[in-house]
Amino acid sequence: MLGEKLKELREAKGLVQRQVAADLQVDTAYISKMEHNEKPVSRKHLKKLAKLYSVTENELLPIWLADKVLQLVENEKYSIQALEMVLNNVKEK
Amino acid sequence: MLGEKLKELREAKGLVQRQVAADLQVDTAYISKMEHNEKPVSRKHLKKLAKLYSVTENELLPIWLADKVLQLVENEKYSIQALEMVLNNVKEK
DNA sequence: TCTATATTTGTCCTTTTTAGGACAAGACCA
DNA sequence: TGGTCTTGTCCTAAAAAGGACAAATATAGA
Repeated sequence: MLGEKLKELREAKGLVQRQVAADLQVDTAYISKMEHNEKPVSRKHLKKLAKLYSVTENELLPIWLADKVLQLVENEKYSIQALEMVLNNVKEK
Repeated sequence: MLGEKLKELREAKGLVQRQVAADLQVDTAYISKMEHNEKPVSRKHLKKLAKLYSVTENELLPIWLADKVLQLVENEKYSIQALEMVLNNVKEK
């Protein structure tokens, strides 16, 4: 989810991975992996990416979090029940 | 969530932590911490506990997973949005 | 009250897992 | 070709799991 979004944003900005990599001070392979959900995106990097792509961090954060949750529950038999329980729990608070 | 449930089940069975600890081959402090959500419950342990308490693992698994999700999203600003995204994602599949 | 048993809490340690990232090499265009 | 992107492997460092132990607290019964 997040990876695809990051790729879209980068392309919308007309940037090439090398430029993003330079900004984050990592190599291009790392960016590629982020965009393919093969490496987790740290909050630090997320913030930089938001700035670079001219979106607010708040636009990215829900997707970022959803990604983490998804990874946790995928392949789990009771994911739906679990998610609904958590949703209730979180909503009532 | 899970901790409370485990405690209830244990008491319903009239067991004392020492007995459960013996069954899982850990010490009582460990059981106590599980019941207070201070230590994660491994799947291996969960299975043993289900058997010991005469419930099906399926009764425990959703709670077990919900606990993990909850821990991931609590204190997160966009937990609700994220959970809803994941729920949609998982449901459609 | 005294005491034994049950539980909780804090600290510590070791092992396993995950994050974060580099590098090299291959693939894909154009 | 040259630039872009992808993929695989490797490494180190940080974090989490799993668990022991000791000490402190509750708690129920004699």
